[in-house]
Amino acid sequence: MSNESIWVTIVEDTDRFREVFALIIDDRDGYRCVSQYKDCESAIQNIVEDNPDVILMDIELGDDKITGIEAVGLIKAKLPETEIVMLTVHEDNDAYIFDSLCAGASGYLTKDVSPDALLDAIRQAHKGGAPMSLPIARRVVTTFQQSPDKASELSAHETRVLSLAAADLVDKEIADKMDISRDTVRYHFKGIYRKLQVHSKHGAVAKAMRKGLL
Amino acid sequence: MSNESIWVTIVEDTDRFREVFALIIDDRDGYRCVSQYKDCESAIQNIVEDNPDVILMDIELGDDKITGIEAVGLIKAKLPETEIVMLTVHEDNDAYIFDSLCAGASGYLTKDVSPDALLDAIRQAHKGGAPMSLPIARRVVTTFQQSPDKASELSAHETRVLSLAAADLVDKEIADKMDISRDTVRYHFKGIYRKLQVHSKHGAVAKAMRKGLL
DNA sequence: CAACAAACTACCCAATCAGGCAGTCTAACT
DNA sequence: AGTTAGACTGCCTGATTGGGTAGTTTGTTG
Repeated sequence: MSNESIWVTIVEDTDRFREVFALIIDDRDGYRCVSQYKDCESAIQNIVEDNPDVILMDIELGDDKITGIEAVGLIKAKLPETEIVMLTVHEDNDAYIFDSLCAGASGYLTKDVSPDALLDAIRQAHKGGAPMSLPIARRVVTTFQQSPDKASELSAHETRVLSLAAADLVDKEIADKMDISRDTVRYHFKGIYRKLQVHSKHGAVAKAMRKGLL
Repeated sequence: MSNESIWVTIVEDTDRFREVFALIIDDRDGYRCVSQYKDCESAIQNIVEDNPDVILMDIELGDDKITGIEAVGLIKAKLPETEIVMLTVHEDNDAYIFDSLCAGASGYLTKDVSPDALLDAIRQAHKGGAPMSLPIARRVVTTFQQSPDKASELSAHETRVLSLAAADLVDKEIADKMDISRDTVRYHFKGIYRKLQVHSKHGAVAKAMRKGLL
């Protein structure tokens, strides 16, 4: 937490990337690379003493016992104030992005980032932002943008039936609540199953919730 | 879709903001404010002819019949290639942010943005990015970061059983996947029902997902 | 070692469920 | 008027489920 420079730690197993990033950071006033690690284990052991403001963490760490994603959670537990920015070579794996963010990372960059953009991202993360490469930011945002047929997917009755099911009611109770017959409830579920392509109430509830229908 | 300039349309009811933004945009090479609107209705009527690359849209439009959020969906339907960046004065309403993104907006800025940052955001949106003010970007990211007591509720086996159920599997299939007997699956469900206080798979899946356990 | 809790397996029973088939009723479109 | 589509109800069958009870194995603790 220096007043003058942003302290940065790099965790990256590829020598070339690590050295280049360190040079970029140390070369510029206001930034200081306080430590570098080639693997998560040694990083986790020493990171508290380094006390960096921002950590650049490779997401695909070679033959480590733990991945960069798991390391995020461990480090965040020790240094909750430290911002972690993930680095990746390929931007093609959605699961990586979201697992990292869920684990506590604040940003996500591809390694082809320019020096200026890298430093800008470090500054943004330190200031409370969420620096992301363009395609990654877009990917994150699009997860909020469901398929256009969202609302037209289920009818009003189907939605109500399903949301009552999600409230742990059985068919008879749903029927009473909606003032329709038990068989009509079953009829609606058949429609729900067809539209959501599932074969059970639990599958339907899960899929509907994931799609934002409930 | 100009090769030279990014065409921008502004939808904003406050005269001062609208004029300032237009000046900023027209003053700089590479940006052109092709139209301005004070309300959603007139914007929606004319926007197709304007055919802007990027729209800056106020989110709190005064006494309009529709809000800026609804307008996003309508405009996106007409101009799917156009990027929409929301403008807001207060950054404190999570629902606005997520509703806008869900409706199809690509970015989200507070109105106290600097001229350079505004132009940068327009360029980013046009290039496929997702420009967001620092606190807003952080808010979006934190929605991916669930509460810390997430895993403590259910055992590892229970969580796995439940997540397989959420994938629409029946007990026998879950048992095969986990290499345990069908009755053991049922045993785990009993534990899940007790802990979540439900009496059905669909109730359990819904409650677990709402709690962020899945 | 004894006691204990847990994870696991098994079986019973009544209720519910999923899927298929059939029929009614109403509103909309031709 | 005839056709069509959708919402609704009913029933049948076999399978699954929820709840209960009980025995085994395993590891842990005193």
